[in-house]
Amino acid sequence: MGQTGPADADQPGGSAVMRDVARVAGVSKQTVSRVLNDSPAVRPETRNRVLAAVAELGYLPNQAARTLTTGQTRNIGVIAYDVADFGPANVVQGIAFAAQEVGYTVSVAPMRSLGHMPVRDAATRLLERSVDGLITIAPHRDIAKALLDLPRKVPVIAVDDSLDPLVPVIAADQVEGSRRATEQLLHLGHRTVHHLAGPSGWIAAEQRREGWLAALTAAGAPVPDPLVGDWSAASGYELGRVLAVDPDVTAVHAANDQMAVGLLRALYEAGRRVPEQVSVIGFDDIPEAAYTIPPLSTVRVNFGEIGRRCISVLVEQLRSGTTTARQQRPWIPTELVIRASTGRPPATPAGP
Amino acid sequence: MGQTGPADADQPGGSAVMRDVARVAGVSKQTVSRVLNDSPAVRPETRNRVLAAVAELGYLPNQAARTLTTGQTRNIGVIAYDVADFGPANVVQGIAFAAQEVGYTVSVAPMRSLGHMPVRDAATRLLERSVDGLITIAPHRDIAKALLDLPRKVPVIAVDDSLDPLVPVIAADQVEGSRRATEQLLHLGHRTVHHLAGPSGWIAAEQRREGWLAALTAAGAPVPDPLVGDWSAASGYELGRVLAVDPDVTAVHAANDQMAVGLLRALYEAGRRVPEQVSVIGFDDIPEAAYTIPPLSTVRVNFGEIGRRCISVLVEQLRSGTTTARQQRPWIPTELVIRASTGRPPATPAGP
DNA sequence: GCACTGAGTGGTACCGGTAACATCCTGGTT
DNA sequence: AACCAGGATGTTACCGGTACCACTCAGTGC
Repeated sequence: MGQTGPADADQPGGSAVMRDVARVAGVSKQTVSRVLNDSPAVRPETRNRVLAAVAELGYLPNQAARTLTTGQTRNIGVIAYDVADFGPANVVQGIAFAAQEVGYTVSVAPMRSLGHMPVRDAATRLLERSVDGLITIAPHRDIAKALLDLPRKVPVIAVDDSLDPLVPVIAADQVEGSRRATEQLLHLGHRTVHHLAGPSGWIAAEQRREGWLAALTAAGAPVPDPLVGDWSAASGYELGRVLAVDPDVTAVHAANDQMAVGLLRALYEAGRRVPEQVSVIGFDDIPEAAYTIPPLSTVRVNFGEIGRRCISVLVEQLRSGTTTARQQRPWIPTELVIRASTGRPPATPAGP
Repeated sequence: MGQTGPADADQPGGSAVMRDVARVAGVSKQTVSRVLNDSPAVRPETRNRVLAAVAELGYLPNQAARTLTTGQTRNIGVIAYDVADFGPANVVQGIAFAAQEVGYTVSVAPMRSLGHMPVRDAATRLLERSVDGLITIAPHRDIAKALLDLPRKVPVIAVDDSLDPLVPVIAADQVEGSRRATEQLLHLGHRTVHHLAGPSGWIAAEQRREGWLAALTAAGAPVPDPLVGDWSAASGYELGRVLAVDPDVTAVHAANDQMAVGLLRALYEAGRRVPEQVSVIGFDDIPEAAYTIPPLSTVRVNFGEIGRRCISVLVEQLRSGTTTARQQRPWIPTELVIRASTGRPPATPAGP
């Protein structure tokens, strides 16, 4: 009190409470409360007096007090593994925008590692804060597993995957995305398509690999062993050096754009031209993908939409009170973006 | 009540309150409170009884109630413009990690646009939530300006810049970073260095430009007009096409890596080899920078450290109660990362 | 043996809102 | 004129913690 500096010499910005507003407006606390909650049962003139007092005092309602009585925090918790990464970051941004539109705030609890404990810790921290709902960005099986037995007292939505049938999932249709990417390469005439896969345990890695495999199988194409990276450009580069020396490789589908970036450089250094000798297609459509050498064909994921969808499903659950799990198809469609890194195979193996 | 599903049939995860714990442990509410707050004035045996009851009931303290009496939320608000972008995303992640280590949670309020209103709105939303402190990621003058007159009743920390002398700033030493990047190119023998600048009004753009200018001036090198982009690879590409046709251009410092990526492709398409004919150096060190063609020299910014520093300064302010603004040097050092995109100039203009 | 200390515990008021109910006041009916 | 409906407002009791003070009961010094 009076410690904060010169700013609270006059009231505004200080700690006016509802009682103060009531006094200034000449009404009761309860009437102030009604005005702030848009109750219709207030005379317009009274309402104006109250609003004037609110403005004069710079009054801001105390959310903690409101939460204590209503049991509603209007706050949503987000548990995420790598919030700085392109995908998760955009999902979180989508969540935050959508949340703020419906009057919710967002608390973010990042995890340092993939274990059981970090997930539980993050969830517990958020639940103590009394969030109304929880969104888990669980790109890895271990996370999804850990979410099964968290002290759940609020609705939960999972991005990418959940192992609990009661928890709705929102995710991009990654199987379909990789299937179409692979198909595209086969249509161009490639005998088969190699795969630069994501690390094991990651939902995205599994689904993209599954889509790739499905396309090959459907076309009756040979299925080469996928090379497993760790999502990084560095791993894409290292594995790319292996692929580059194999003359059978004419088309590669990388499980994400970063690995594709590393792959492009490995091919370049090995003197294998893209797309004339080798076609490459990535996944995600990171901003740089349009400006690699050559511009990278890829599968665009609408991460923002995933975030928005999470909020809309979650607030629907909060409003209805029911857990209407897994009704509608949760898959957000992806979009095949063809740039310059894909083309017809060199006219060596098969000819008319 | 009893609506949430089968999960609260047994108590755990349900809504046990402190009174329940007290009853089970055979003590008073107050003693439970003491145990949970690590008060030394509790007999070990009593403490264990209480902790057992807590575990048995799956009790989680209600943060709203605690906040109401203590006035402390242990929650920190972050106002940010483009949370999905590489820099801000990593700052936010650094903030979140550091915050959780000292027992704080983080609420994120993103802004859709740069105006005055969005900033005030975001701040107001957070202040209603009763945050103990506010961190603003204000990369643009307009944002810094808008922060001047927000209803401030908590300590504020600004990343990049603030116009209020009472608000401490945490930022990377971008002037120095660009100065050294430019110096490096001059040392290699380039007559001068061109600049691909960021858009006007952005603090980072101004500081990086300033560092570039300082290096040229100090070396007595001619100062070409900088080309102004918008941070995107697309703008780097467009402006790069202009630079590519100018035979005088032998070295370019781009204000960020994304523009540098676009520039690299423009140079490649124009047949100007990097670094044999043109040297390029970026800024930020995005993960892809090490795998462009050729690998991009750049200035590494430790965004995570910026976030951590924000928290340490903020919690220090919260603990001391004083606003010890701008004591220590707030600049986080950057690191020059030399890869393959920089080299000696072609031996055309000047000879020994 | 008595006052005294201090550790351990309990009782009560209160934080700032909202829910539920009580009360007041107006205008229209009969 | 008395009555009543219902709109506008006030009163009171909580929500679930913590601060503050009161109390009990050993062990200590005289």
